[in-house]
Amino acid sequence: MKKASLNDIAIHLGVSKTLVSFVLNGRGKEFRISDDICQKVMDAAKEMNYQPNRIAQGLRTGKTNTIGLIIADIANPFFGKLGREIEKEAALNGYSVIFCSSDENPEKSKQQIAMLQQSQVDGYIISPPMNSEPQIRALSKGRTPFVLIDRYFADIETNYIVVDNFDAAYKATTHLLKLGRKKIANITVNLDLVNMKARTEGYKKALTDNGILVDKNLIKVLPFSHESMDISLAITELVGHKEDLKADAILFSTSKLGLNGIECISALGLKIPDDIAIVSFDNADAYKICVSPVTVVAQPLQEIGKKAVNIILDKINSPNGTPKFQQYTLKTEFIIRKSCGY
Amino acid sequence: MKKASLNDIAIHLGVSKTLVSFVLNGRGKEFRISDDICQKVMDAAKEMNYQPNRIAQGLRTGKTNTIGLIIADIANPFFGKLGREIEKEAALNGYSVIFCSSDENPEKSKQQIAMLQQSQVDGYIISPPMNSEPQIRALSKGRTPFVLIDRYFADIETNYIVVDNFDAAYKATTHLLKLGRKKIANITVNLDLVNMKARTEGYKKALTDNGILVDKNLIKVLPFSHESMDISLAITELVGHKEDLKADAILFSTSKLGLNGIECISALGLKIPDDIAIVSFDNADAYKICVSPVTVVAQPLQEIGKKAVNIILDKINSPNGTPKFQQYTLKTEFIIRKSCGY
DNA sequence: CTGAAAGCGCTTACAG
DNA sequence: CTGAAAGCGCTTACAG
Repeated sequence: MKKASLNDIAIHLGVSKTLVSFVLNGRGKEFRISDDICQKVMDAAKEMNYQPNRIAQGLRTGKTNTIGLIIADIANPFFGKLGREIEKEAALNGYSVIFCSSDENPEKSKQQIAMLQQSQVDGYIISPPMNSEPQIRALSKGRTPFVLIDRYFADIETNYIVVDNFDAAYKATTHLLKLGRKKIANITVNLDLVNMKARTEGYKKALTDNGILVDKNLIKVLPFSHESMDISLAITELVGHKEDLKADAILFSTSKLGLNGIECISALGLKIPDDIAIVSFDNADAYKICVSPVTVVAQPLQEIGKKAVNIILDKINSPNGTPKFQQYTLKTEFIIRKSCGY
Repeated sequence: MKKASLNDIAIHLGVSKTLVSFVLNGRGKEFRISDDICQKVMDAAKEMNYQPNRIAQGLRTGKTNTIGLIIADIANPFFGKLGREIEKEAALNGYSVIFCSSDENPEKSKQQIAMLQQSQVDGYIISPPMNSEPQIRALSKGRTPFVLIDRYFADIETNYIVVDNFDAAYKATTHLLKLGRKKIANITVNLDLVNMKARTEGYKKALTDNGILVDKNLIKVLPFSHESMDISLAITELVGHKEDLKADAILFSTSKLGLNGIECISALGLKIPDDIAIVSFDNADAYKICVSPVTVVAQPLQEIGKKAVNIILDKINSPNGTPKFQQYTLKTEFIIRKSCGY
């Protein structure tokens, strides 16, 4: 069964494709095409199972109704959930989305941006990896709108949506302090990312505000493509000797770190929260059913997804609208579970 | 900065766009275009940051280098990981993928298929919801290749990749029996899906093969859009009274069920595996750090993803190749952890 | 009210 | 070796 085109319908009905196009785009009334003909066209379209060729429409109109999404890894539940929200909001507006996982690798994201560009996407939603400034700067020279999520670059003016990482880390650390923890560690990944940096800064500020000196040995910065091994090592250094724990609490800056970390902690025979208290960024499902359910900083994923899509739509519909850039710093939610001893 | 087209380069260089097209498609040698001109064209393309318009190419060639993927929910880690493998394999072959989450809703998948059709995807990878037979049947009337994953319809001849669910459930149940469990329950979702049905069948067969009567009260079938409430209820019915446990083990047919189930079990104050043993399908990350790490049936996600993409590519490249349909039933891996008492 | 025609950016027979 | 031309399937000024 071959696909039917506009022209096939036109020929079948003995009218012009102009007319068919008008009717099928719901502009029949506008051009005062008789109800009779309108009906005939619509019937024929249905009968021939006409599916408009979006690619031809795209070439002609310059709009593809497609959004490109670049995140670190769709298999990471944080990005999976976020991706889902973006897909949902896009679909509500008739847009589809092309998913790309960059693995935090700027080479990959660069290639993915090029590919999306070639695909003529109408907009991009990007969680930019480290060292991808040049790509983002190049993008902002173009006409296609984009919004950065999860992180942004302070020295490039763009649309962005992030959360208040500093504040969240500050509160999480303060929570631990209030519960009497003194030797609070922070395990994080490469600090060149503004969001990660803010988390550690918030952690430090909470300590100093409470008269505690920041101990560099308690801050473990892992490479981005960390393996369980790296985390094992970090944890062992922090809590290796039960008799002489260097740390009595850990703030994990990502859930990937936290989940691996908890596995190590359990393996070492340490009890959460008795021996060591835990707080983590991101509300992974696993945290709910952990040995002791984990207190977390939850991000408003639905809001981020919705806003991201709507910023793109705004810009598509009024490219020169005000404000020139939309920038949001959203609040996080602090969910207290058992892992800190309340 | 406006995008440069083939024609822009041609004009800039004072040659025809035919020539530019040949060179840029690496067919310069083939048409014996002088190295000198080739170089000039390539330099100009780079200088003008030429990006081929894939949409125009698509319209002309009938190939979009895009695959459409329909799964239940990209936020579900099982599908997230699978989606990632598919994305990876597709990218290796120069294809991008449009992700669609159907929520197991045939209305949605129908609409998504139509949308992908209109987008002129070169192939589909689909995890078809219940009651989507008509859509799949319609698809097989068309010329675009597709492969079903995770499930298939016995009465429609298609490409598919599934796992041996019967065998996996049989082994999991046998494992529990060997460890002395007698009252093994199965919590699953709507049985109209062939994969879910096979899991319960394997479970039943293992029981009867070991001389145990199947007790219908021990099989809980939840609606597809189940909530924690439903699971709570099911669990309570099975293990509600500690003095008189109806079940001493549970086989969960999906990890979503299992994760929620474990939460309930913990809430009821029951110990795993002492009071109740647990086995689950799908190797969710959370299962590794559970109160007691969960014994699981793991699916070969990478293999599924790779095969799915390659079946599509095969069919694109030789539409009439043999075999007419590629059908795989892959083996699962049984990973023994603490939740059954070994 | 309706149709002929141009054109979006490519690729590819065809001609020379 | 290189170019003029057709055409993929649409939309949309323009003309009548």
